[in-house]
Amino acid sequence: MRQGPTITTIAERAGVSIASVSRVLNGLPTSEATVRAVRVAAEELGYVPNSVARSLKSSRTNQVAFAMADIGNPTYVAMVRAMQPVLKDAGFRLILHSTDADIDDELDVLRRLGERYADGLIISPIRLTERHLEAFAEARAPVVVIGSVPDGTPVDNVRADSRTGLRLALDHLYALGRRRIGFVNGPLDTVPGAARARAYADALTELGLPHDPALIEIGDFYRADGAAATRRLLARTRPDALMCANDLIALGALDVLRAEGLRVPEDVAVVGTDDTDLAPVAWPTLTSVALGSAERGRRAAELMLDRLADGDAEPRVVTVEPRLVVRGSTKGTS
Amino acid sequence: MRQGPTITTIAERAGVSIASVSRVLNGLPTSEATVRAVRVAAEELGYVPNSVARSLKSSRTNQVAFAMADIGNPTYVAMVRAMQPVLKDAGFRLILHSTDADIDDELDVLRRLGERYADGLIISPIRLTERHLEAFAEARAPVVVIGSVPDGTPVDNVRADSRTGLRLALDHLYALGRRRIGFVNGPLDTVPGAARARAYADALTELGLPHDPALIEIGDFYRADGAAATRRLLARTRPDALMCANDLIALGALDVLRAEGLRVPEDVAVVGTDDTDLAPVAWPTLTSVALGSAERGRRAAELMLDRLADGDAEPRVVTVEPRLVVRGSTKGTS
DNA sequence: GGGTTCTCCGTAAACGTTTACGGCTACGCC
DNA sequence: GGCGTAGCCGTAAACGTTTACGGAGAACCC
Repeated sequence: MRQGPTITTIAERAGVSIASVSRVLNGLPTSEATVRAVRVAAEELGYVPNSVARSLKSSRTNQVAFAMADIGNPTYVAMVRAMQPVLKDAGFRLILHSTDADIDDELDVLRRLGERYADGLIISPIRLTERHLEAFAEARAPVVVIGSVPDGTPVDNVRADSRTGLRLALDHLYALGRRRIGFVNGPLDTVPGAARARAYADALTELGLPHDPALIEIGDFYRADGAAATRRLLARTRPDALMCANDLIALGALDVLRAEGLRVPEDVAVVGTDDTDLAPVAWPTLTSVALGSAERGRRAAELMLDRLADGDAEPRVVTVEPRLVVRGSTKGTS
Repeated sequence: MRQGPTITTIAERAGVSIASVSRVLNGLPTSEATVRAVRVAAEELGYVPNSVARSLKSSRTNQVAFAMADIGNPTYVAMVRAMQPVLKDAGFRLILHSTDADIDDELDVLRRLGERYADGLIISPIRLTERHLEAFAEARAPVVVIGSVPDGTPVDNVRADSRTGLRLALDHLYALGRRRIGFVNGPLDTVPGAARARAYADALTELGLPHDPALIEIGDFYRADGAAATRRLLARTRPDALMCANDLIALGALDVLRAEGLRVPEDVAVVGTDDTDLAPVAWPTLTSVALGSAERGRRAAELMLDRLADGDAEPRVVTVEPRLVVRGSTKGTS
């Protein structure tokens, strides 16, 4: 772990100035002899440039940060996985922030951007407050938000289309003859919870189905919460299908339906959301609305790269198309 | 995105020198008046210290890197998830490298450590070559390896105990009356593949069971490969249990067994390895050997922090205890 | 031979911090 | 009053790069 050589060390050994060393290493025009001398010296010393010093001079860190609630959540895993190669190919490192959906923690990440440890931040806030919007406006580096922000917010934005997604799911259930389609949602003060509540209501309207509050239940976005919410819902009414706001909720619903002796999909069809890796593993395999997590991650990374290349471009909004992946929980017995 | 204020800006506004500003901001003894003036100026300007400049001076980045094959793999997700809070609490950021199990890529990450963009590297190589060992020895910053390295390698090391883990699984199967216990492994030139092959053989010996090569099959560590390997195995012999080298392989095995009309666990019991989030979701729920991914991640982060605090301590080896999580694929019908 | 132009290179400043060093002031003491 | 000491603070150097600037020398042309 010895102190590594610097361009000064190389300069001495090669008998040239540090400016020449820098020029050679950066491929600027230099005489053959100098190039050779520097190359040899650098090789012999095992020189590796110090990225911190370079960053200080260039005010570029070649790092991009991604902040999300919980890296254990398959949706975020899919995003990270998709971002990684895009950033890596462009020579950027990826910094991960898990915020536990803590608003102060998220705001802290935004504020810390001022420390310039990263060139930009991709953030996927689960709740979106006034303070977030202020922080976006004041951010000291480009921000890309995954999840809808109000028009006019000065950030690039990647959106899922919950509306179309839920519409696809409900159309599918309707086509299968289901008419009492329940909805197990996450908290309404979250970005996805709010979006999906609206989307569900709109879809019912468009299908000409009645709005029955008894068919709606809310829990958190985890399996146990989904199970509890489903239990509450079943205690008061009897749906012939359950739309769930994410796959974990859907797994909880499957648990409860099975425990109650209800067959899936014969008695109750179940649809999840996000189409995570869990969906094809569940039993029955889970029909799920793919909101394009990977795609959203990829696009967010691309928006960030574009922004870093041209800081003055207009903020862009990208919407990712949803897709319905039909599996055993609504159709057949796979 | 205006240029942020620096200590020079503050110094001018407060009418003091930059040294005084620095002293105040770092809590070094200073007169009341100066402290107040600087605090006020910093507050008014919305000053945020530049971490790059600080790093250059202190040669500390407060960043730790983690390199693994694929962030999509649940084992690594568990590790990252466990590392994150440990590092965060100590004031370190986490940098993620996905190497796609590409050896050159891994070595590149090790070499790049010389750029000093991170204070240390946690790496979980899936294969371990001579060149890795050389690179560990030459690394310009502390390295913690997850996965066994030969004794004497100058790095801190966190190990899983495949041997005990497989022993637990085979004891369990043996106690259930299974005697023809097949093994679907991953590639033998990988660290886990090799370790588990040895562990399986040892466990058979200790149980006094015959070594039947027909019961062993090798594929890659993914669901489809596990399915293919299981198909090959079933084509030539008939086991009453299948030990699988990870959960994805086990899922593939379940797929094939179901397709062949074999009941799990009545006809063939199945055990996975790693106890990922997929295990409790599968059908039947999957008995799995938990090798403590989260625990390994946490311990690796702790070793790194210790090492950064005291660079001269002896390299340490930590072994994480395995645990068998019994579920429906070996017992009962949950 | 003197001017012009070009190529190559070295000097030095700059990026934003931290910190060693020494100067200044005020105070206490003999 | 002179001296020593303590407290506070400013100057400047340093971290390892990149890069503007200008000087030295060669080559070329008239």
